[in-house]
Amino acid sequence: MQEEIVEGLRKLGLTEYEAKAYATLVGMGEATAREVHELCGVPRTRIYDILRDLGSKGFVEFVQGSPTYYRAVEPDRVMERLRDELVACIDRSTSELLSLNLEAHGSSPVWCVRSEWGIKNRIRDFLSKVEQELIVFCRSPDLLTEHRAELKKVVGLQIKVDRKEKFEDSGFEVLEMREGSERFFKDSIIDGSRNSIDALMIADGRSSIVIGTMSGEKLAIIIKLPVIAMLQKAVWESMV
Amino acid sequence: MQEEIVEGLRKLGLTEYEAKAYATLVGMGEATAREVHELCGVPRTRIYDILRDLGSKGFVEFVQGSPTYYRAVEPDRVMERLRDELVACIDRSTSELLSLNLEAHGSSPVWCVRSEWGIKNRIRDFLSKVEQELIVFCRSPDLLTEHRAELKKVVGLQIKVDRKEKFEDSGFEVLEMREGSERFFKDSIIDGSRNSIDALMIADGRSSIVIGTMSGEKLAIIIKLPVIAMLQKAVWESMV
DNA sequence: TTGCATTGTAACTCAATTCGTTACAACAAA
DNA sequence: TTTGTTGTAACGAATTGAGTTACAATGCAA
Repeated sequence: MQEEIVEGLRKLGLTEYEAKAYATLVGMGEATAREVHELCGVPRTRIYDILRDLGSKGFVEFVQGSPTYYRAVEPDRVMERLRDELVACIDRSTSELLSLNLEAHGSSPVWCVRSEWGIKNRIRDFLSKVEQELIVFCRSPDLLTEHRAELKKVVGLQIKVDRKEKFEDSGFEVLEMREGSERFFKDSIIDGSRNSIDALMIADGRSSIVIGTMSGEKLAIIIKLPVIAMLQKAVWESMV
Repeated sequence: MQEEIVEGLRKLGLTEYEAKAYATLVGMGEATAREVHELCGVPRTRIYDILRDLGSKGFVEFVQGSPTYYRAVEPDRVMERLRDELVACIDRSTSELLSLNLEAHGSSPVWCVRSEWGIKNRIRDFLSKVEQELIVFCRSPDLLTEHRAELKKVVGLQIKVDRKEKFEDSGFEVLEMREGSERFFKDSIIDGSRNSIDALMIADGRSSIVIGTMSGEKLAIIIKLPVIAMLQKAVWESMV
């Protein structure tokens, strides 16, 4: 029994038993409840209701008899329907949400983002709004390669790094920080939790974004106060 | 609080509280935890972990403070990501399942289908395989309108119905059954459960499909035995 | 027919998740 | 000091799915 298939089907709304039974049945073509049970490990006394549920959900067909025979509906068809249903649901939700979404976005000048995806999303957004000048500090080339396309579009791009060697293959021109500047960025303990900064970007001297780990959680902080951006820029310039 | 939005978001993997909080936050733009709680009805003492979860899932951003402020990530972006993830999952599952699917399909000549969608799927399949002749009996025009496109493609199409009036607007030419023939199809009680037949189709005198309700459940039976199809055809012809 | 294994149903326990509530610590304002 | 707000932690109830037990019904072989 392939663990991945079961995992995939569970994400799409089946239970573990349903996923196992369906995947097994796809592989067997035609089978009795007992045969499915023996191959997929679902308890025999439960396989009957599971197969019945799968029937009601349109995943399997059957011939009544003694024993009753079952077979899977063609997986491409089933999956196609599933996709149509989910996409329809997403489209509906999107338009419903957008119709609620009256308020303009971004009155507060400081925002934090916690999720991995959310951070990427914000960085994309941030980079797309750079007009003239972008200053980047980072300690690993990951950020650069991850957002290569957006970064290449920026005209006034300056990148400073802690050690140049790490960035040789990145395809970007980088400057190395002055000796001693790393104290601004090295890991620090605040209130007993370890914080480390992975990257800092300043756009047009107006807004900035700090990406790092605080108390073990990845976090990005977006600051749109020119004052702060200017301060950060001053620190920055002292570093070369 | 719109019930539909919450329902939609739940289908997409959020819990009730998460869905309510997110939808509310989309409508509010920027708000404190308390404000979200007051508008969406999630208990105040729970709103904090809910918003934190939403943060980790990439649905909301926040500014720490007293009070902490929250706002929803743009719904179109969030939904787009969700769609990409689900579609990727479906595509992966489809190819994994198809790689298991060695067995040819359809050695047993009789199959039952329980789900609404499964029935439609089988009818489509059934109609697509008609070569010369298709005989249809039905008692409501729904089936005809539902599969209008496929039916129009069939050359040797004959439709018989119980009462012609019902089918005037269907766009199909129909014949009316002889008086007394309805006894073959009228609701009957077998083993204490009420069975009724909505439709019967016979393709090329080879295979047939019966659609009806048995013990309160919609059910289709596909039979690929020429004998049975012939018998059904004989009954059929006696009806005009 | 009797005995026995298989088929199928129904109910239960257990564990995880989510809902909804309670208690309380930290803090700020009056 | 009192009061109210913010935020955390934990608990009990309800629901769901996983895994088990008991048993009736069916078919089969001696």
